[in-house]
Amino acid sequence: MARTAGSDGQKTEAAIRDAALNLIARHGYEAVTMRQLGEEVGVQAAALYRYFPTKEELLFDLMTGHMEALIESWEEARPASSEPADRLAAFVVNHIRFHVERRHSTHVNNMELRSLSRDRLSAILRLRNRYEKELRLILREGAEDGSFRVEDSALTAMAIIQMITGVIVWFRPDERLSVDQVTETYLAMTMRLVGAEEFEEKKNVRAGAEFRAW
Amino acid sequence: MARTAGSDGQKTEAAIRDAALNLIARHGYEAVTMRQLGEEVGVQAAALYRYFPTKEELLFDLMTGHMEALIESWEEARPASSEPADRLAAFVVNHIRFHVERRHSTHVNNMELRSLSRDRLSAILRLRNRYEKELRLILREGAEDGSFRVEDSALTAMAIIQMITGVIVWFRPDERLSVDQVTETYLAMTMRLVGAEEFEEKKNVRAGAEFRAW
DNA sequence: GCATTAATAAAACAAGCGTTCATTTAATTC
DNA sequence: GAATTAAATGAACGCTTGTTTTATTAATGC
Repeated sequence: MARTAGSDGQKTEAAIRDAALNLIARHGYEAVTMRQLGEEVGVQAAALYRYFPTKEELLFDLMTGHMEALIESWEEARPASSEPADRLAAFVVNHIRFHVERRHSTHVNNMELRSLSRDRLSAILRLRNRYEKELRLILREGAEDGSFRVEDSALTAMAIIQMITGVIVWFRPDERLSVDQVTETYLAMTMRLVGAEEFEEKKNVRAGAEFRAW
Repeated sequence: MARTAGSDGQKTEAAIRDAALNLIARHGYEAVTMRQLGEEVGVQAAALYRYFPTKEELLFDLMTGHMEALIESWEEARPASSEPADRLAAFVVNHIRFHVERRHSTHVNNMELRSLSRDRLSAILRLRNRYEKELRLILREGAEDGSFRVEDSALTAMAIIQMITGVIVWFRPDERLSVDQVTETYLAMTMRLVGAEEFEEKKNVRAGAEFRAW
């Protein structure tokens, strides 16, 4: 046998990415074999090499795609407001939504940096830094204009990112907590963490009695 | 050759644990080979099997050791005070100190859960839960007696743990930030996060002018 | 100082790894 | 409808993996 009926390169490539994210997120990059990945896609291992030259290149492709999508998602979500509190709120909400929607991809990006070669690693770190810079800027400006209380904007940025990315480690939407509820709570915690004390009350005024402490 | 001059089982075993933590933290469990580990210890790969029956058992031993040491460290650090704010502060300080002192061990415990078999995994998760329960209790009691503002104690516990464990991902003591400074800042952020507003002022009163916003 | 035990080396095991290659079949083009 | 291109197969390559076996040496107990 060789080419199979109904086969389509574009679909296969997408299926490879999808299966790779699933498998790597669950078992780790090193533990996933090309044969295993091929089986998940429904293809021989050799066929994978039509689409990705090496296993590591596939990993790099997945991670780059994730970071670029994250940056793009923030560029679209970034609010018109110049108020630090509004911008921070938008950042947190967008970040959580993005990562909850892409658990596998996020796991891969957080866990598999060490499997990249030096050059590819620093390419990913550059993208990361570009994203994190956005948060540091918000924090710095909020600290300067007095709306936030922040000891060290770089440190606080890391703390916030760890906290809000950590959602995907434990959270699964269930009967007790929905994505919106979790997002709302993380937002409130973040605002208190940076000492933006009036934020919630102002929001409550705007939104009427909609906010409830469940 | 066979037994080498000056060889000592206890020293070898400790050296294996040490080398394994280092290698696994840096390259990941799957990527580390028994031959590589043997070389790091200064011993043939086969000699490792005198001390650990399988590679996975070695991993499990490392992870169990880490969790038991963490639980023990908290039992010793737990303060006499019944004030939720004091207990939370002690928890955060102890947690950060412990994890900064054991970066490698922490990395292994955070990253390699997926390499454990079902039974061994749930044994580690039981230890984890025992530890996290301590934080949840502090938060619940603080929320009940009005000293904290916490929307959901389980969720907040996870958020805090993600945040304060995340220190080890980015932090290296340097000329800009010392361990104590970082700990102090994380503590302040945690206290604001749970809405323990008076904590810092009270502490300042106790400690005089020692606290400074650097 | 002899027997025993602990610690290791060295070699071998079967299985599995990422990757390459020649080939075959399906779809597309003209 | 023949020629071309795209997509995939199946076998093989050389190497590495975790682990086992066997043999040998050093330390220990009496």
